[in-house]
Amino acid sequence: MEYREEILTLLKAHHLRLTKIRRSLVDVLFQNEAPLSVQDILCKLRKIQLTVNKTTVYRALEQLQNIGIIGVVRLGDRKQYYELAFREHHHHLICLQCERVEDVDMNEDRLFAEEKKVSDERGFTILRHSLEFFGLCRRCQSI
Amino acid sequence: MEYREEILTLLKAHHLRLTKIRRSLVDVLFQNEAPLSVQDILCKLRKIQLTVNKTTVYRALEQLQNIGIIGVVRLGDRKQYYELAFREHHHHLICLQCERVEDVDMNEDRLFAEEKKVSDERGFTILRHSLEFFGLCRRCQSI
DNA sequence: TTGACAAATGCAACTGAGTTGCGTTATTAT
DNA sequence: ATAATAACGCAACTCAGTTGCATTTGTCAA
Repeated sequence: MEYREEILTLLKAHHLRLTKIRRSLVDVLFQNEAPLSVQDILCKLRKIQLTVNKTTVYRALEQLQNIGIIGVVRLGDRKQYYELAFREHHHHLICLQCERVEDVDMNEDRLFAEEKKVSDERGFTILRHSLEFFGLCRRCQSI
Repeated sequence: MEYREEILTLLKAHHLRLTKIRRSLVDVLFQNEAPLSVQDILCKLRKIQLTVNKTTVYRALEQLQNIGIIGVVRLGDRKQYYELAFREHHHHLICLQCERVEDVDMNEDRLFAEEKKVSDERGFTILRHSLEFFGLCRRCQSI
């Protein structure tokens, strides 16, 4: 798998070690297109016979974040969710019933125009934005 | 103040009592255009000689939410923020340096178009969205 | 006006996500 | 192989928010 090589290179460049846990952590994020919480990650690791301490996961996630391998998302509840950063910038559809999360791409021209306007008019420099949609997924609507 | 009458009517209609705490709570939210956390609210109440228990505030906020007087916002940290709901739908600029929050209005046509598209193409019905901008406010940029 | 009933409040103890300090284990470079 | 250092696990902590229960307060009907 090619992405593994890339990650290995990035880790080495930052004097970080590629341990079994980190490797598996990235695999788990890679295999799930939806963003995962730390609890999700711990469960998925346990399923492949890797019982890991949550502190370890939090620290690993922070490091991977720092070097740009993963990104954090907030989906409206109290938790943080993590996903691989090499994916294109996108937004999320969150089902209020079953909590399932889907990715969604959209044209952001209007958003960028707004960011420029705010920057020009108020002197507030926008570095990033978060846009999440909440509603009912197909499955939950038909119940 | 006219809005107080409206709130009184709404509370009565829902068999809720207009207590000193609730009245002051609404006043506090009314006097602050930026959304407030529970800690913010407790501080502001203490400043007007009202030492209230946090549980009381949480419960009052939930009730006022249920009857549509206030709304909840998430601004990227772990807390929930509350603001009066009669304000028009708007978004927030959050300064990553000083954490100050400004309101911002924008044309949402593009967003609504996107919501319709998602609904048509994927059968996901969007009920609401949250859009927050993160960056540096004027003051923090010049530091 | 008063008294009964329901709503509101306060308190203490709890939950759940995330963090910190520190001693132990594993990886890497020499 | 081994010393240096990064990674890990554990226990104890923080902080936002919640719950159960006893006490107080507001409301409405008699």
